[in-house]
Amino acid sequence: MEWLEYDSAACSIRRSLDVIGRKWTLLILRDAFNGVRRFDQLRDHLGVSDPVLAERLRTLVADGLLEPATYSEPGRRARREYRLTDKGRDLYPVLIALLQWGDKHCSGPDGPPVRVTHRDCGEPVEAKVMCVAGHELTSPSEGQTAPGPGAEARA
Amino acid sequence: MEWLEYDSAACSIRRSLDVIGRKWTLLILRDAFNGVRRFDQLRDHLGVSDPVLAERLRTLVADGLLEPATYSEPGRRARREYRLTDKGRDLYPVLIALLQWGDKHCSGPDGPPVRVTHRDCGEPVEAKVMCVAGHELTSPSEGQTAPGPGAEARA
DNA sequence: CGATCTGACTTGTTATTATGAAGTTAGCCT
DNA sequence: AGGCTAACTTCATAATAACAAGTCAGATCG
Repeated sequence: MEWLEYDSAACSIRRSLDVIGRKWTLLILRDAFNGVRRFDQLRDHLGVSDPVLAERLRTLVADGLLEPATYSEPGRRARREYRLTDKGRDLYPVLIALLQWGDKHCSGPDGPPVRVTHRDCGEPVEAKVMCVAGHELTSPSEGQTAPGPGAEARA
Repeated sequence: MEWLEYDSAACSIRRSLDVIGRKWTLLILRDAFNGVRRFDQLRDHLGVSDPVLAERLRTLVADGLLEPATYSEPGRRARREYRLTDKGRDLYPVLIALLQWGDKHCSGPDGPPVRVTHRDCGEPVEAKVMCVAGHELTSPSEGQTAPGPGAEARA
């Protein structure tokens, strides 16, 4: 049980959650993936309060997941919008994995509320755990955890 | 931009986050995947406070992600431990996806602190987004979102 | 047999976050 | 000039989390 000897705070899961683990953050990003980019749309669609949305957007920009841009419709005044950066787009597997888990374990009797399909072939999309040699891990027990180069011992 | 017409609360990502989106919850599960199952070990390793840990464990059990068991070492008194259920184990892709993102975007100069490898072949493990026909989605733009059978319109 | 230890929690009390309602500001439109 | 609107602030209140201490029951020790 060597895992206990390593510092829990120096773990990529922990570090990821420090960035995206707060309430509303992932939902803002989910909407950003779906083309919702403006303050008022996000607020109305998510049902988040103004101050929290403003603060979340600020930290998402500071952390480099979103970038602000100015958006001008002709004949209307310029508005601000928030676009996903590559760093933000890299969270796609996280969102798909959450979607898949919710579909399986939190769907109502009617089935999943949202379907994500492959644009090219129309088949449903899912998050799979695979090794780089191409084997799929069907159970967590097929994975093995070991300290990496950046591991730190616990205090 | 049809997405805005659908109820944000009736989305599997939202529902998943309602279960596992609170602070410490995923970290408790991460440790459970790594064999940490007892109250005091979790508290000491995670650095979470007693009341929060007790409350999180209670709701994780209530939600069916962990199940309590009694564990007796010979010659010692019985202790309680918490084991992952199948529902909990199904979160593996979420954790791997978070690990991968953190490895890429939050690692220090030494590289990732934890490595997960395939037990059989020793190769590193990653979360991939694929369609069931076996094509890998290299960009979120290859995925297409549409309302599913359980979709609900917004108020 | 009573005292102490230990693991697994509660029960306070305080600090941090989130919510809700009401401003504020700046650009455009009439 | 006056009003509208998007994108925020500010301020008061409610919910969560953290920290410190206390409880309780089953060992084990003397």
